[in-house]
Amino acid sequence: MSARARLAAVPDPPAPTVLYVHFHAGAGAPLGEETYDGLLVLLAEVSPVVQAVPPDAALVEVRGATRYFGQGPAGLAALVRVRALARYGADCTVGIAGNPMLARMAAHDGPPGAVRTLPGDPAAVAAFLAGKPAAALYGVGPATARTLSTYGLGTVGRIAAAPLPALQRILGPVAGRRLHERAHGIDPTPVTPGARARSAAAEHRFERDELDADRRRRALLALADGLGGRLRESGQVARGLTLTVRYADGSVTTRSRTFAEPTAHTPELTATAYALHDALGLQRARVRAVALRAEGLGEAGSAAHQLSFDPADEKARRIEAAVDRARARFGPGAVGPAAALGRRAVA
DNA sequence: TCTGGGGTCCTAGGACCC
DNA sequence: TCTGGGGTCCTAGGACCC
Repeated sequence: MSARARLAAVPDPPAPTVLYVHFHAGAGAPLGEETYDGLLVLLAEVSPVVQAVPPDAALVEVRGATRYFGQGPAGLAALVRVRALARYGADCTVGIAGNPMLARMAAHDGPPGAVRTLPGDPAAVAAFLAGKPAAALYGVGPATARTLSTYGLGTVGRIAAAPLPALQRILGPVAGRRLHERAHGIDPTPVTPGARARSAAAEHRFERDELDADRRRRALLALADGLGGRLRESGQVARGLTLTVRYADGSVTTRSRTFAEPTAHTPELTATAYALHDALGLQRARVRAVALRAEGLGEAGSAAHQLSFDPADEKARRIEAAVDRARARFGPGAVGPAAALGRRAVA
């Protein structure tokens, strides 16, 4: 057995070739969709393996690119920074590590506007993680951190030292195993280029707590219309719809329904939103916000379309298509459902 | 540093089917 | 006819991330 073959039996620590790039526009301003799209294109010039992390970040696997450019990951990160600044005036913070989780953590591990590399060897990874609070670990939020602290597991080092079965007893089999892996710096998720969103949502917040069912339905109509437009523009259909109602005391109720067939049409979305809302029977409820989420998104082309023989249906879809074209030309606010505007605006 | 809007994923129970 | 196990789908809710 050759030395090389023996070494292969122990998995190599992944080389630090994953970049987590977090862009910032000047003065804490939001990045803007067009700028963000341009920055993603810029990253794609460096490596084809780019995964968008909206609204202002991305993961990049540069293993192949280092050979092509004859530069290490840090050199490529520097190249990205220079180009982003030159073209968009956007600075960025970059973390470089062997997997997405560690790259994220490296990016967040200091002031913005820097490139930080975490070497791939296990000792360096363990040293990086050991002293960090549990909540610094990806996937550990306030609730989980609180639970862990009651078992004396306040740092990543202590979690890493805890036996797997103990973590599984505390958090359940799946979450326990994942925490165990993450505490050891293991994150098997790949950088997935071109990943599309699985859901799309929109929320309407009322100026005052809303008791009027009609005004809530008008808000739902506007949300369904906007959501439908977004889906059709991106060539997607949804399998179902979820309504979330947020009340004055901060509590929420969710109700969801699966469509008979996947759809992106405003009338179907609206009817389902109304049905979900009306089924809640919110007499005298103080509603602070309503939100709709289109779930189970898929390509519109792959959806079996049941032919409709209802001429009214056909007409509604032609109108919808015309509205979509008008919005594409004149902007999203150009045309809206009249009922969503309220009575005065319609007159 | 905080907030909030838009996302992801998981769990768990019930329905339904084989 | 009854029982039961195992999938899968649906629904509601919770936790978390950027």
